[in-house]
Amino acid sequence: MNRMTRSADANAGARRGRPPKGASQLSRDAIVDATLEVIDTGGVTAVSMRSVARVLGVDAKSLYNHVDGKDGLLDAVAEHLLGGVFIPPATGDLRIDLPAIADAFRDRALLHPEAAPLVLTRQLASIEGLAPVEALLGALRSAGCPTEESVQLMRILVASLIGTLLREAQAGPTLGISDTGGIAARQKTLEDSGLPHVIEAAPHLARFDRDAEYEYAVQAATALVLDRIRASHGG
Amino acid sequence: MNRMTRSADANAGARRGRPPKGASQLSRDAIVDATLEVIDTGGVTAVSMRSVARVLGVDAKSLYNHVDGKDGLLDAVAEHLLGGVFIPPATGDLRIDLPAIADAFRDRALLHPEAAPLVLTRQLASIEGLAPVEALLGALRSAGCPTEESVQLMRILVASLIGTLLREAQAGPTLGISDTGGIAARQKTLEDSGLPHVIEAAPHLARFDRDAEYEYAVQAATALVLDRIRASHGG
DNA sequence: CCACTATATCCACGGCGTGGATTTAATCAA
DNA sequence: TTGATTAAATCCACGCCGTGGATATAGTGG
Repeated sequence: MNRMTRSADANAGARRGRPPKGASQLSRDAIVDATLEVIDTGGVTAVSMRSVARVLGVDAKSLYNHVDGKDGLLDAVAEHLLGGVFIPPATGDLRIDLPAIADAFRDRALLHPEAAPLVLTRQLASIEGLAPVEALLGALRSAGCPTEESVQLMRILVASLIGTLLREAQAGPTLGISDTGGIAARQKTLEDSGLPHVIEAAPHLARFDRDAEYEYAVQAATALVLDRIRASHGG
Repeated sequence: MNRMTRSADANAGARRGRPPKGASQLSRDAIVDATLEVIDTGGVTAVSMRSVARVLGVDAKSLYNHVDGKDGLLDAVAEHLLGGVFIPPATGDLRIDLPAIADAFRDRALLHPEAAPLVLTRQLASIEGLAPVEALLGALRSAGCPTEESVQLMRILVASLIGTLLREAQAGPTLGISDTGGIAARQKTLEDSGLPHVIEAAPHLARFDRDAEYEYAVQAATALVLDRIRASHGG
C-alpha cells in the first residue's frame, strides 16, 4: 500500500537533481493522494509539507513544484474531492432530484471524514466543484423557477446542506453503536444546564442519529423548495 | 488601547516569580481579549501562544496557568463570544421570535468577523452557548410543537443558520461598495465554466448581498417552521 | 515559621513553512 | 550536435511554533 516506493522511507541521501525520464515523477495527483492518506490517518492537523513528503519518500520542497504552498495543497485536496462528486441524471421530479444531488455531495464529502471540513468550508475560486451548483440550478429551473429565485433557493439549499454535513462530520466517528455511555454523559451535562427546555429535551438532544438527521434535513429542504415554487408560479 | 501595559513590550527581562498582590494579575478574560485583538488584526491564523503573550507583555507559558493550551485558548474565545449572545424576550409570535434569535446569534458571530469560523465550527462541550438552543426550543414548544420535533426543527434551523453565516463570514470584508471589479471578474469566471445554468445565472451568482441573503434565509427558515407546525398539530 | 501551592519567567527541543542555492536532466534553438 | 534555458529534485538555513521541564517568587494554610 506504499506510494510508488521511491526509496525505503524518510528519503535519506537521495539523488540530487531532476529525475531521469523513466523514473517515477512526482505528480499533483500523487501528492493529493498522499495528503489524503495523511488526513485519514491523523486528521487535517497532521498535514504538513514535511509529513506529506515523508509519505511520498521525497523532499518537502519538491512539493512546491506541483502545488502552491501548504494552502494550495489543501485547496488541491478540496478540489479533488469536490471534483469527484457524481450526480445521477435528472429525472425531472424535484422530490427525487434534490435528494439525489444532496446524497452525491454527502457521499463525496464524507468519503474521507477527516477531510470533510476542507470540502465544506474552503471557498475555492476554481471551476471545480461547480457541478452540484449546476445540477441544483438545472433542477430548479426545469421545475419552472425563475433564474434569480433559483439562485436564492440554491444558496439556501447549499447553506443548510453544509451546515448539516459539518455537524455530521464533527460528531466524530461515532457509529451509533454502544456509545450509550457517551450519550448518558451528554444527557447528564445537559440536565445540569439549568435551562428548562434544554432539560426537557435532554434525552433527544443527547442522542444523535447521523442518517436520520440528514434525511430529515434533506426532506425539509425539499419541502421548502416545493412550497416556494408552488406559491411563486402556481399561485 | 494597550492591555494593562505590564511593561513596554516584548517582555524583556521581566520579574521572575509570582507577581505581588497589587500588581496586575493575568486573567482568563484578559487573555481572551488579547486573543480577539490578535484575531481582529491578523485573523485566526495569527493566533499563537507567543503572539497573544506578546500583546499582553507576558511570557507565553504564563498563559498556560489560565487556559488549556492553544486549543483551549481558541475554545475560550468561542465560548466567550457564544456566551455573550443576547436574546430579547420572547413575544410568543414565531414570525418575530425566530428571526430575533437568529439576529442575536448573527450579531455576536459577526462582531469579530475573523473569529466567526471559531464560533460557527467549534463544537464546545461546555454549557456556554446553550442560550440560543434554549431560546429556540422555548419558541417552538410554546408554539405547540412537541418536544422531539422541536429538537429536529431546532437542529435544522441551527444548521442552515450556521451554513449561511459561514458563507457570509468567508465572503470577506466585502462591504458591497465599489467591488464591481471583483463582481465582473467573478461573473467572467462563471461564464467560462461551460455549464449552461451557471452561465445563465452568472450575473446573480457573481453578486452577493450579505444582508439580503441572510434575510432571505431566515425568512425561508421561519416559513418552513410555520408550515411544519401547521401541518403537524393543525392538520 | 514552614510547607505547599499558585503564578510567573527562562531554557530547550523537535517540528513547521518556506526562501535561496545547488544539482541534475530534459528540452529547445542554432 | 551543441549550447542555453528550463524543470524538477535535494540540501541548507532562518525564524517561527507548541509545549515539557526547571526555576524563582509570592501568597496561603497549618
